[in-house]
Amino acid sequence: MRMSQLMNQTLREAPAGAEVEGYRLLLRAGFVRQQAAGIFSYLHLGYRTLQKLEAIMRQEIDALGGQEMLMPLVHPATVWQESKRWYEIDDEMGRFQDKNGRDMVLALSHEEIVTDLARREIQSYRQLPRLVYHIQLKWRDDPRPRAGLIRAREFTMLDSYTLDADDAGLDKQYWAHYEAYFRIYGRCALPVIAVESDVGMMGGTLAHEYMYLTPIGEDTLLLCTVCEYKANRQIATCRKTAVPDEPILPVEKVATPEAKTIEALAQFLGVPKSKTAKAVFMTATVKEGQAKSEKLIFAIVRGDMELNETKLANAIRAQALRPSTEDEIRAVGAVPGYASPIGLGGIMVVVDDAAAAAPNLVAGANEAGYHLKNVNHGRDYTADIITDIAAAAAGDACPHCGERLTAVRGVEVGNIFKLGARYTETMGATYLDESGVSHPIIMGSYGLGVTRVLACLAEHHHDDQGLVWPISVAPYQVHLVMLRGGEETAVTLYHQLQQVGIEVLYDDRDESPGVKFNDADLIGLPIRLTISSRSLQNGGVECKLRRAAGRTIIPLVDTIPQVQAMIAGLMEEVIE
RNA sequence: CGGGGCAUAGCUCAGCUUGGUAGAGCGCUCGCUUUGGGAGCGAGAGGUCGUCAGUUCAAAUCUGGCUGCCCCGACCA
Repeated sequence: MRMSQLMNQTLREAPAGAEVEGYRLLLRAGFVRQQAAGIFSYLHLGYRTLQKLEAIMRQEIDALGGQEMLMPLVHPATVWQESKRWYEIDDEMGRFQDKNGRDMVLALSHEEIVTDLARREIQSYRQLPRLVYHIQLKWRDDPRPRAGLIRAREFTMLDSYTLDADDAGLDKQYWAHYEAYFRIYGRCALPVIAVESDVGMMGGTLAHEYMYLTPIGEDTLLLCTVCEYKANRQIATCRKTAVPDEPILPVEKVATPEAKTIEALAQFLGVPKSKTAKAVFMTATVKEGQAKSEKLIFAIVRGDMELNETKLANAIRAQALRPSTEDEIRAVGAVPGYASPIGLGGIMVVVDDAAAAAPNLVAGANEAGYHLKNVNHGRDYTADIITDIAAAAAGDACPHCGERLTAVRGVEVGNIFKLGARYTETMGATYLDESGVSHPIIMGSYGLGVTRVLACLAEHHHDDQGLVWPISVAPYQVHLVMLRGGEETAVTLYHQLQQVGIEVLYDDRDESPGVKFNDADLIGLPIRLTISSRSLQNGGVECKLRRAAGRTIIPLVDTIPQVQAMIAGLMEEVIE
């Protein structure tokens, strides 16, 4: 490609509002342009890189036995109604009506379509297992697009879906994907870790997320400093510190004026925070079928812990959770700041296992200015649900080995889910086994954010001058810079390089050397070749790696083989 | 959806406080010069100042509504 023909300018300054460095560089180098919040055009260079990423993904999923297909971007609402997600997902779903007034959905994902295809195509265990995948746009009307490409509303994903007869089959395909995704990121030169994650709107039983670690990431991850434990904070667990066992004491009411917070309460009474019960009121949106209602939840964790809202939402299968207002709290007879589970009726009480096990806690008295000492679960109140709803945090003990957990930030670039029969059961995708018995097909889904990988690559591979592409994903392998005196030699070399299949961006523009070198650095192709009267006097073509400072002169006749060798060497590094 | 900010030329911004002929740098066009790290000189093109309304003799400037974009939070691949 001749640079004089490209339909984009490099920008000396990034557009206002682009704050993330990688995104700024993608804009300045002419890889992407924003159309609207969270909606982008990928210009030639950016699209070339996307295609490189997709080619790697195809190879790796094909190697698992995957069959590529293409499912639609626009779906009839009926399948989403069948799976219930039409009702479960709110504003994030793009809905419109066609000219006949039929409800339509812009694909947020393709589980429904795969399930629909499966129930029509698969009748027998003989037709299982299957692995289908596609690379397709998705629309998720994110409440807040952010950080350029990282949180877009329209984005490209690789989705693969597995169909199995049983859990053992799913398990096999799940872990095959687990490894294949690591290979994909590796070949794209994006370092990632896999963490255990929440299943979110996908549903299912087991899920991992692939995370690119960066301070601009939106997810907080807890990693063990010693063992392999890694989890999204949303579901991370920890070994909760035990409180000393002691004889159960009688309940005692104490005056605690102005002690509305755990901090103040513990200080006032001179007890550790772990001897108190923290009451948190959340209002949950619960949906059953098409009906949707709000429900006040009384959550209790030990005073030295924080509530994890994801865990609570999962425990009660809530659609959404928000902190309750003081009015809502008073409406059920509780007193904000002095709330107690004792004597409250008609409200769901969810207690963290550590709080339920701890003896003689200080809890509210449902009376302003008073608390109750020696409150014990089982004797004084009963939980509707006892489970882990406490948040793990940096410094807590690893649930596996007991060592310290640390917190880091990450961008989610992929996720894999064991869906099980979540969709196939509700939508009636079944097969007959050897004995003629009908079973739901067991499904897995595996998503990898292609455009998000592009964004993370730009974030990871750059320096002060611009992007620094790994060869496996660079839009072109070679940046050929023609300067005064090198015109004829350069155009000849340009054609020779193309003939042997080397991808070359040829800067044939009538620009000053400074402009050309700066653009080359900004665009960041791995190998730069410069031809000028000076380089020719020095013996040939000047060669420089984008990532290194040194320059060498290659005799013209050796250029092709040497560049080929260089590309091969760089490719090998990536695969390492 | 809460809180905050911004909207003037392709890009980055000034002008607004105190209303009166719309500006700069970069980019773009033409000419000459220059040619190894974002060149110089000269001549040009380019903006209904986001939008609608209000105040006023007069609005980029003051007021209100709307829209769009960005940031923080809630939320999320």
